[in-house]
Amino acid sequence: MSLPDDTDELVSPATGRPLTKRGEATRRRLLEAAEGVFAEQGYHEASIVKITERAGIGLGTFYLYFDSKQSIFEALVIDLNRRVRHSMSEAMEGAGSRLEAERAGFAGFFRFTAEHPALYRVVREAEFVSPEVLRLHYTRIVEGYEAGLRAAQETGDVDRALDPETTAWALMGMGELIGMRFLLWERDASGTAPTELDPVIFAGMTRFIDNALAPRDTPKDDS
Amino acid sequence: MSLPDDTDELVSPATGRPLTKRGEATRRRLLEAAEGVFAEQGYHEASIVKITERAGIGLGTFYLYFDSKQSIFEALVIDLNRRVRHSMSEAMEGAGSRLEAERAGFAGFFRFTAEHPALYRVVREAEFVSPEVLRLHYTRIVEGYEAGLRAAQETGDVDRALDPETTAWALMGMGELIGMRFLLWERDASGTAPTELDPVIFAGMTRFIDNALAPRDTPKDDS
Amino acid sequence: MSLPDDTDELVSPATGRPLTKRGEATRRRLLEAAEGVFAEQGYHEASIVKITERAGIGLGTFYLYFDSKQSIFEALVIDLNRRVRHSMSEAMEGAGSRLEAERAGFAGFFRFTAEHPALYRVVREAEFVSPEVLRLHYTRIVEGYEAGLRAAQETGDVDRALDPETTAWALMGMGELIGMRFLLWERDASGTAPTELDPVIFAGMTRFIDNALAPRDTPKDDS
Amino acid sequence: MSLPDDTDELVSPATGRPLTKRGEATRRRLLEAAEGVFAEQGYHEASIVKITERAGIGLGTFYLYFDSKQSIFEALVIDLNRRVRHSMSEAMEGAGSRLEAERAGFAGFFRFTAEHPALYRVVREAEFVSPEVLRLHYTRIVEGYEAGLRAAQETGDVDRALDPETTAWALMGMGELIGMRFLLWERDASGTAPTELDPVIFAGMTRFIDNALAPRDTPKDDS
DNA sequence: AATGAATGAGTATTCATTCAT
DNA sequence: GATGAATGAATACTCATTCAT
Repeated sequence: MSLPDDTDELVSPATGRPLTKRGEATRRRLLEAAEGVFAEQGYHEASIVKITERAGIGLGTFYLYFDSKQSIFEALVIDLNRRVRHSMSEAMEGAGSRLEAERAGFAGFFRFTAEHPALYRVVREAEFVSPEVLRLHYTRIVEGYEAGLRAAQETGDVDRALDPETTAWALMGMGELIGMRFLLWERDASGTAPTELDPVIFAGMTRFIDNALAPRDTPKDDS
Repeated sequence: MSLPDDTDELVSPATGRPLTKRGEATRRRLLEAAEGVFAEQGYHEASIVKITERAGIGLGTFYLYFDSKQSIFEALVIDLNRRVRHSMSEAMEGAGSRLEAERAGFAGFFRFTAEHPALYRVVREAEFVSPEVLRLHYTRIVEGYEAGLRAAQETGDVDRALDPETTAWALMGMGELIGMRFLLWERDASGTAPTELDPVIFAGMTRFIDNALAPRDTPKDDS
Repeated sequence: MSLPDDTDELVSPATGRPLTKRGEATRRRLLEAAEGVFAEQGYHEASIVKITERAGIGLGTFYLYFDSKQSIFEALVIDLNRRVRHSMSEAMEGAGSRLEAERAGFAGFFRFTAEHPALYRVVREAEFVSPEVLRLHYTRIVEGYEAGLRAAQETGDVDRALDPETTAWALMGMGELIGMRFLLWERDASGTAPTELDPVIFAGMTRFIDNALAPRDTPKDDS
Repeated sequence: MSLPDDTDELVSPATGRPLTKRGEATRRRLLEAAEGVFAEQGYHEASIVKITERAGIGLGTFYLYFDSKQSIFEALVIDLNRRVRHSMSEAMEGAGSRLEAERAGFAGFFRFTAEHPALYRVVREAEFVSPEVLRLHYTRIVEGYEAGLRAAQETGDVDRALDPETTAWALMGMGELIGMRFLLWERDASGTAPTELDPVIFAGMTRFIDNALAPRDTPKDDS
């Protein structure tokens, strides 16, 4: 599998040469246009012309920067993934405790979701467009959760009876659906774009997570 | 919005007349074929010809039973939704306690997921095909969770500080991603189809849920 | 290699079913339209729309009868090849002597060439479109010549010192360039379409062939 | 018609100024690259980028030397034509008799063909690219044959009953197909490049030509 | 002179849907 | 009721050519 990697030096797929400053700018404009078009119309309704028109460049130019429609889709998922993880770790910096960090991380996630609805829409369509990149996306985020959970279990901040991997996926799923329901659907319903999760919902979610993770005095047996 | 409803009497979109016994059988064969084709190829790669071929009927006949490709897609989501909820309530019957019922419900959900991968794949693509039906699907399941949670809070089996709606969506998301990760991805990776969630994973998830829902002696304040 | 064969039963490439009477008619209209378009514009300038428009059918219908542009091209070459060979053997029937038959065959060839300029143009472009079918075309005609030459050598009507294979290819090349020069170029120059080779030219060519094939009293040594 | 002529002084189509020494070298490298690319891929598959890459120069530079893709194609045909004629007359020098000269000329033709497969491939595609240059190519070679034939008829070395023009085209066609069949196809089949015609084939061809051209004691009547 | 990034016209092919049989 | 031949709108991608540097 040779997925576009976010650490590779950027090169033109046509010539294989590294991108100039101006080239990088054009590439970024294409990605931004693609984020918008994919988010609004979905992968299949989106067309290269729509993307290039929104980016304000010629149709043919697209192919100087991306191999194909699928290729820009994958690049976009990887880009959004990098940015959401960045947003999350930024939010977690300076948190006092493990739990605070966890909450802050979620807040960062939701903030990014609110500002980049494409993250959801694009990812949920990715199953049939590029399964590899879909898995990469989820796995990278989940690995972050998992590492945090293991560390917190060591320090006793998190229930040692929890399976870190399962728990990480559970948290990921929770975040995804809560974001979808209370950010994106609200956006659609109200016509305005909420920039943050409703505090009541956020509090409810926090209570849920705190409960789930907190160490129990008498570990339950779940046989 | 005029979504196909699962309680309406079935009629031919062409003639408007109610379906005969034989007609209902043909319609069901179409739905089953569609479940397979959509699950394997996704909505956009699927074609009416592929569906009718798998159903063993003529191409033109399709339009005696469904208005359009989107229409059978919506009917399929609604059908799967009805069946997964049935599977869940069936599993919950005879459970001794609230918590047992909860676990049983999840087990039913996962069993259905394992047997009907279309449920995931179809639903996750539905965002751009038919947002209405997508929301209907999630909402119906979540409403079931929510009702259960409210009742359990009354009896004190579930932490009264949890917000039932938020919690219900959290559980839904959890189930979705755990099913995706540990049933569908395993299926793809191993080539064989697991019929049940790995017990370790299931236990981990149960612990997580039990933790999250159980009443706390000293209700936490999460302000 | 799986070239379309002129003896296969005709089937729809889409469904694999044999063609109905009406289907065969449509297929023939497509081939005739393709003959015209390819001859006038060449393979690359020709487009499927131009062909279907000339045939008076819908664009999509094309693909019920042919897999691709290349596929109708190959079918056309094979069809023309079959017909030119038919035209030649028909012309040779009833010839009194070997030499008369030979002359008559060439006359048939030129008559067909004059009426079907596509034969030249299409074949000469075939090198890069479908080398296989190009070779098939030449080989089939040449094999006919070669068989005739061998037989005539047995009866002593043709110089036994000639190599039948080489001679057959020489005759093929001769016919091709003479036809090109004195039928097709004249057609282009005069704007009218000659239906037969100028008698002077035909006579010159006959003399050339007669000389070349006639048995020599004292076989030359060409070392 | 303003075909590039092989006697014109070479000028840059961009500036109209005559080419410098260095310019002429670049132009020749382009022509050589074009010969290779056209021969391997055909006119339509060939692209300016491929040609300039093989020539090792920048894409834009191409247009300093040629007006268009068609223009370099025409220049190439004219160049190859000049060189094949040169190869033929060189081979004929020092031949003892008319017939020896004829044979030597053909040998020169085949040697060039074997070394420059582009000659065939390019010419046979030229019909729709540039009919003018195609005709020029054939006519120039044929005129050489024709002049030789007329002279040989005067001296009695060649049958006076033959029409020189027809005969010349017949010889041209012969040479073309024999070269195609026994040089180029062999090359493709064996993967190795024969540099000369198989002696058996060459002998067979010589016998054929000798027969065809030799004066007859009793001139045949071809009515 | 030399370059190569940018352009957009042009086209093969797919597939949901219709309708005559 | 059932069928499947016919339709044409819609779109990703290529490449000759231009022109600013």
